[in-house]
Amino acid sequence: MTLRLHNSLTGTKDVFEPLEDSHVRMYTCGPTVWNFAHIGNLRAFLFYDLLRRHLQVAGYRVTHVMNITDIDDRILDQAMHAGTTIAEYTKPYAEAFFEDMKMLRVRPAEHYPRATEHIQEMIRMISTLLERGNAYVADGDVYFRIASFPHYGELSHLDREGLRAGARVAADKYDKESVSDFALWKKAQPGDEKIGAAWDAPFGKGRPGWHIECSAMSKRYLGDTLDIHAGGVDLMFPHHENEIAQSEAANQRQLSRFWLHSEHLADATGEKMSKSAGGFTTLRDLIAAGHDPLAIRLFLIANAHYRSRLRLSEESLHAAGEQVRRLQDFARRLKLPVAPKDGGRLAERVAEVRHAYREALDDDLNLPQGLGHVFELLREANAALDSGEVGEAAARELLLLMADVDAHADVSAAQDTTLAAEVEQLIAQREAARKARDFAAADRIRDELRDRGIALEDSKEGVRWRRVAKV
RNA sequence: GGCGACGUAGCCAAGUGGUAAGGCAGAGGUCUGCAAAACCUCCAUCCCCAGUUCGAUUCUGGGCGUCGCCUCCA
Repeated sequence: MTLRLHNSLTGTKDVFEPLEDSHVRMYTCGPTVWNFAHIGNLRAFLFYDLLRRHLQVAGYRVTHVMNITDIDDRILDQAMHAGTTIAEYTKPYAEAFFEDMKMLRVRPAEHYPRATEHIQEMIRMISTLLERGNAYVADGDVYFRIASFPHYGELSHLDREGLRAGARVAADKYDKESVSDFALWKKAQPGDEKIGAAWDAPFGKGRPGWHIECSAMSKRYLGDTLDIHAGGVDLMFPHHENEIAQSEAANQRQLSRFWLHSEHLADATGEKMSKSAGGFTTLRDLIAAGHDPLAIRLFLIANAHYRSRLRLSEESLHAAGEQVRRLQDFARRLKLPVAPKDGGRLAERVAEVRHAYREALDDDLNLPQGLGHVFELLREANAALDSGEVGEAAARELLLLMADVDAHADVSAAQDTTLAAEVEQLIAQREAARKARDFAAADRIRDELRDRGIALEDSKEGVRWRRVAKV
């Protein structure tokens, strides 16, 4: 089993091996907590989760660091308007982020460093860059001197000429040597201190630029060279390019061996969802609209490969919801008593599918393909269950397969097993009515439960129920 | 203008130089008191044109279309 990952640095799928045996150090760009995360943001975070989970499946210990950006221009503006401090302003959004992660069953990272708690590390790195001549002070701001870093642009494959042609005119506001030089430190403006957004530094009171936090915090928690750095495609330039320039100029070491980028989520019109363009959807919106968080989870990680654009639609969310239901129903069937012995060669087939599933995931995390194999087998296995041909050996293999799937998808584990006593009573009443062949009464009870969001299914093994969307 | 990606059934989507996984939706059927679930059957020649090849959806070139990045951005 060889894990291959698409590396933006080389533009190809490369065999992944960590620097340190069996231990992966991974840094992923987290949320800027100036607002609720929209589900395009969440797609990226779920991509990190898929990556992390698969690295663990592949046998690695993972140290995952995900930053919380709690200072940037938008936060400053908002806090200023709200008449509060940036710490107070960002608090509820940071909390909402963790709630979202929990609802979507994202496995927590080892560290969630916040930018405002690592100002000293940033100041140290900026000082190093100044000493080395990679940075300069201009009117209280500190800029990175791109001319001092010949490799600039190699990740995003943008050359200096292209940058110059595309650069917006910023010279009116800043006193930079070159228009593409970027800020490491921004001089404090009136009012910044009052909202808790100004820090003392050898080069003057101010606040960090956007990019330096990732360089400083990844070094602090993971060292000079990471195995993997991941983010959304829109971060490739300038953010990741700038991180590379800062870190490699300061540390004289490669920042990351693998760079992974996830594609955008598009809205219903097919265009990238973005906060500034207005009209974005949050997890809360989708849940309020009746979507199961697990359906949203599966949609985001499995409806399309992570490097393909994904379009948000009711239909796709519904399809994902049906897939979740099928996986859950199947997992539940497996818990029932099995047949005395196996018929056919199902156990072998399951072993084949387990292998194919693993290979798909090893091939740059191709979960959509892996699940394709699984659903194909699900049909065969359900048929075998229907005809009582699933014995212990096949059932054992099937449970292993479902565990394989849950290692990534994590949607099939039965949830919500407690029923209110009243509902249990209604089910019992209906059973009594059915025995007495009073089907009118039985159907009345079933309809009533359906209205309350509980669907009943009569099977050979007894009555099953599950939660469904209320009508 | 520069760089790049994509275009597969009603919708979503995987994929390969040798006649297209899977899911949703739809139609018919088995089972069921009825339903639901499950299962069975049906439903595509892969944007267009040219080229390479014994053979291309898969490679090359051109065209059309959609989208992304070019310092707010997951």
